[in-house]
Amino acid sequence: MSTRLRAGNHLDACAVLAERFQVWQASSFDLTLCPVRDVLDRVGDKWTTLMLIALTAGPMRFGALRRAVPDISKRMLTQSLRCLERDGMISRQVFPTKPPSVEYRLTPLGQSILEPLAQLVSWAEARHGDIKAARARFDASDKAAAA
Amino acid sequence: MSTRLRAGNHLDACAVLAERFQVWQASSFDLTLCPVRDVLDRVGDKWTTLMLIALTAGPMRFGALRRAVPDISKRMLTQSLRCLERDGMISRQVFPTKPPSVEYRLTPLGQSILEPLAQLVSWAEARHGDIKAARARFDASDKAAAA
DNA sequence: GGTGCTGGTCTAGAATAGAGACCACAACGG
DNA sequence: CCGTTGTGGTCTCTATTCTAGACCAGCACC
Repeated sequence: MSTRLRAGNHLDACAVLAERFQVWQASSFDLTLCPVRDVLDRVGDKWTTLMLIALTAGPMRFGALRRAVPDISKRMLTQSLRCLERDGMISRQVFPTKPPSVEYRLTPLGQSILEPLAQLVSWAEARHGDIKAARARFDASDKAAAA
Repeated sequence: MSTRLRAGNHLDACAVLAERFQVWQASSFDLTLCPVRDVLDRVGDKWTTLMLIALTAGPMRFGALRRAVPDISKRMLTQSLRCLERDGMISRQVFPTKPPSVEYRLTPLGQSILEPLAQLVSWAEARHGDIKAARARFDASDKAAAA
């Protein structure tokens, strides 16, 4: 299994990341060798993560996804889905009904990312207050400095 | 502590994400209520994650960060640093030397994200091969379909 | 025969990222 | 005395990317 780290073991996390960074740096951040920039770019892709999470509840059709994530444009929805499909995270199945319907579902690979993703979401929920507070502080002192 | 999940417990991850998604959906993805879109957007921001990881090794100055991440432009470096500072993930300290030097370091909040981030990096490293393979398959069948 | 539903594509306009010039200031070199 | 170097940025201009929305084919329903 990939994740050997226990919750709370911050030193391990730090060591792992520092070491990986050295390796990437040594290879000049070659994209084929740097999973962060190759993989995590998509994680923050604004839509892809949201769709993976939406699909945790089960397979969904194009229109259902569109309704589930209200403010996504069709174009970006298609693009995000294609991207996830290409990366093997979701599979696309067309049913020959009239009009044809298309169903998207998580693959095992797509399901396997849910776990680290859930950790990150938990972190985000736990620390969101801190972040908003930090922002408020920053904006306040920023405004004070500008005045 | 935020992360209650153990490695390998995929069902828990799934349940948590599905539940969170319901909540966000119910609130129409209000940004102040949806940590994923508020926090994880930055995680995938191409540069911010990389800088957090770079700073795991210790405090760094502007120029050092620039050298550590070779293909970032000054503009984006400044922007990313400001963003991280505003969110309370890093702190900025100016030394009154001539010319003044500026040192960036992780705050406790910034350090706390390293742990879930390391999990994601571990996942990425472990599955990067699978993803590349999936891409190759997709591109091959795509090309075949186009021909 | 109009209207709606399916899953998209295409095209313009807006927002954003990137490359690089520029800046002030002091030390250092010649 | 005057140009060069190094500091941490900002500014501008261009290139890419996102978004909104019109459009499409095909069939069912009325």
